[in-house]
Amino acid sequence: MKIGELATATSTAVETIRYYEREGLLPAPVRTEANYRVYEASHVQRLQFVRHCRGLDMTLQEIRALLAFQDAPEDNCANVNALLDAHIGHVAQRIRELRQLEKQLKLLRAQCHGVQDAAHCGILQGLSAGLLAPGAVPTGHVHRSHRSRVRST
Amino acid sequence: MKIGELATATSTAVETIRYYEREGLLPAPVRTEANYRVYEASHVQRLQFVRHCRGLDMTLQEIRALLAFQDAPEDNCANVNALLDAHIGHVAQRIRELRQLEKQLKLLRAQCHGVQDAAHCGILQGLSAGLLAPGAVPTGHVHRSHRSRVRST
DNA sequence: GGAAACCCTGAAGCCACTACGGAGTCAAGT
DNA sequence: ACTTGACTCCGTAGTGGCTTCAGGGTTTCC
Repeated sequence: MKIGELATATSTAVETIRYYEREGLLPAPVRTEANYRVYEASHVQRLQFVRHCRGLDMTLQEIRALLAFQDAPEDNCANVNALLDAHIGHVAQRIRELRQLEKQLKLLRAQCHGVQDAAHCGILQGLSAGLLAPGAVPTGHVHRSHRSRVRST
Repeated sequence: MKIGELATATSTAVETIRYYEREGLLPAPVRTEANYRVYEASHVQRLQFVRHCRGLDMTLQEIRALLAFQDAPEDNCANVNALLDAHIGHVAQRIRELRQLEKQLKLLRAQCHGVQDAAHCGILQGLSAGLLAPGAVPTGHVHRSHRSRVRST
């Protein structure tokens, strides 16, 4: 199958597939005479694995590690457990941070009573004064609250 | 005050201050003969405002908008409310996503019963098979679960 | 045979910084 | 007066996980 078919089969953008190949997450496939990539069933499997991991918010680093474990089947899977546990910890940590954040934001939002001119807006004043519990700034390794637009693919 | 003093006064890295200036979040200060930046109290205020907003995980875009509202005090503050509400929405959305994610990860983690070889590891099998509820992939604009290291400043 | 749809590569852009290199400036100590 | 070390300047490049673009070649369908 060609790259476009793999893309639709796995709901992945074509450029992302090429990117994964460059990054060593997906083995380079054979090529046609015209230099087109030709993929096998194994590629579909591998890419789906990667996409599932990304869906679970793992970094490409973490995924690379998991793939290495997968490719060394004589290893025991304690490593896999450890990696997953660490990842779960990161996610839990980020949830705690965001909850705290949400609380702060709602507190701030409550500072605005009705519509008035911005000069007296309680929100802007709150932001100037620092209406923030110390330590509200995230310290873990989990990303922030904004994402760039997502491709419909 | 010089840039280093402003940096310690606001717990901000010097490079970040210069970056904010380039990005138009902080007005360019006057310079000494030796071309050193010299800041006033107003700069401290402004920078603190920006840092508080960043602490609430707003993008520089959003902060720019808030600053514009602040600089146009005759405007009513409905805009500010709207911006903040949208931001709260994003954070809440991301929390929902991460909770879902956490559930999936724990489900996956439970697939591994004791230590065996990786070839039969339930976790790797789960990732290959796609042990994922559809829609677990985040769709909002809130960032993922991993962050790069944070400067102690 | 010609247009549309696909494929290729390499480079640049996104965000919010962080790090680096190379040079100039300043204050304190000897 | 001179040296040391801390500070400052600027511009550029790197981070992650892609996305977009420019500028081509190929295949497929009518």
